[in-house]
Amino acid sequence: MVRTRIPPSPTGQDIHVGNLYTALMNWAQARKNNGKFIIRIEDTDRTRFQEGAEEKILSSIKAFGLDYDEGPDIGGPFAPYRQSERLPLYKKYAEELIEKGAAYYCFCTKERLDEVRAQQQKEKKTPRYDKYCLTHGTNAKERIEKGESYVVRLNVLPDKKLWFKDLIRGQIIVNSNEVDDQVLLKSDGYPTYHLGVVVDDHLMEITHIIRAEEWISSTPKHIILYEAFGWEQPIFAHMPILRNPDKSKLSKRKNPVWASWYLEQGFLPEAMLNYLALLGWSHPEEKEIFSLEEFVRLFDLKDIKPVGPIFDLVKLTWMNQQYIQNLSEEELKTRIVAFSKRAQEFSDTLFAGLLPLLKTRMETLKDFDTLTEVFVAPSIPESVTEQEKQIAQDLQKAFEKLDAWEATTLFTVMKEILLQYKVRMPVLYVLLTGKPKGLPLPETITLLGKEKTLARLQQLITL
RNA sequence: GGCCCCAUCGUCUAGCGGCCUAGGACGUCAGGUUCUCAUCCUGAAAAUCACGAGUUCAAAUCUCGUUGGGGUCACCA
Repeated sequence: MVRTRIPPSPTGQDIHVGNLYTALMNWAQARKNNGKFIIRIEDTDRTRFQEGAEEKILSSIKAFGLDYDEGPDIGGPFAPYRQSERLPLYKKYAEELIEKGAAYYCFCTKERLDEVRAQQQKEKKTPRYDKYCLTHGTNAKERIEKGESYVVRLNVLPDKKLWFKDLIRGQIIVNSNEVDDQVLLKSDGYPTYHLGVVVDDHLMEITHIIRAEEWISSTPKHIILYEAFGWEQPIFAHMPILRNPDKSKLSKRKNPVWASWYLEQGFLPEAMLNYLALLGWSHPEEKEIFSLEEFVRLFDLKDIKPVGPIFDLVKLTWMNQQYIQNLSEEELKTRIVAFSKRAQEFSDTLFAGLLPLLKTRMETLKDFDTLTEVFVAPSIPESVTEQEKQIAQDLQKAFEKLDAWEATTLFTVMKEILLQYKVRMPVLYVLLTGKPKGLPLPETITLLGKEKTLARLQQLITL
């Protein structure tokens, strides 16, 4: 049974797109193999903890359609799925490690740690804990009973060859001399990421660890833990890191990074996932647009390229446009109504006329409001030229005479005027809609109605 | 800086020893359709496959080195 997971930490305002990306891959891996996709909240950093972040993260994941089988809000056979509710577990395993000699208590103060680090940096050495408490720690139990603050550190043995297999990058080997005696259990009793993931991934029977590349360098620590516990290693796959245009790690300073931002901007979740799927992976037939279902069927972790791709808003926008265009009119309407407050004021008949015009012109759902401004809050030019005034008058006259208020006849009328005055279409656009371009004019004023159109022209004439 | 990862058009990528004088997509430019704007269609420019050695009859594809980029070095995840 394939079991994958994502471990979001509630320290930001929402899930990061980079995490949405790895979430997609974890989800796909589970779905492809009829496995389970799990969400485990890693809320062990109490200083960066943010109220409400967990709810936001979960709702975003749901909004993108990545359904999960086990998680903090729905439970599951390995509950609880929130690390803060599993504290005794980590303590127990930390103690087991100490008994085995794979970890030790450390009472060093922040001051001493800083000092040691500064000294090492001065000597141009990589900062490492100097194992002071391992070599000087004789009466740890007593000191703890006296109430002294302590942490538990990983005891890394020197000159060991540490290695693991990565599905995307092959074998990765590191010498244990490169690994620091990481803190596993913090003085507040919470585990660090390293203890937390290893214990929970094992306990929750996770088979594939699909996470971002930035974790490669700490994987050797996890390998030491798996070995110390005598646990079987899961399969690792380190996804490429999404980047800013300057190739640095995707960050909020240089890019919108919160998943819900994209939804708020009117991107469709399926377009976003399709775009994300194409980063580091490509369709065997080089198709660009494909369903999630198709992705799940064709996707294979082994095909992921290790290169960190730049997140390109322009291509995402194109993809979104394609998705909008491929939506049925009914579906498009549903999406628009859910997205735009203004849309609720539109009648069914108006919508029916608008939808086909909108389809090829909307890049995001946000465009609905700007494209339909004429129907709600048309802007009147501050002034018009004499010629424009005359055009308005002619239009008024011609329109008034019309019995049938429909696009083709309106267009005939407008064409005559265009010819007569030797002007181009945008002139009429500004007059009739207040904007130099927009949805097709005859259709627009058909939908606007005779009354409103004539009223507007009258307004222009009297300017 | 140490360690680790990576390297094909501006961007996302195809390519897994001969089919490559390198294909597709986005973007850009030009043209067509057209009532503006779009859509749609056609075409063009765009990568000496980072560089240098080697292996081979043959290398974008394999090996090594160089350079460049990225990640990581916390009681954060």
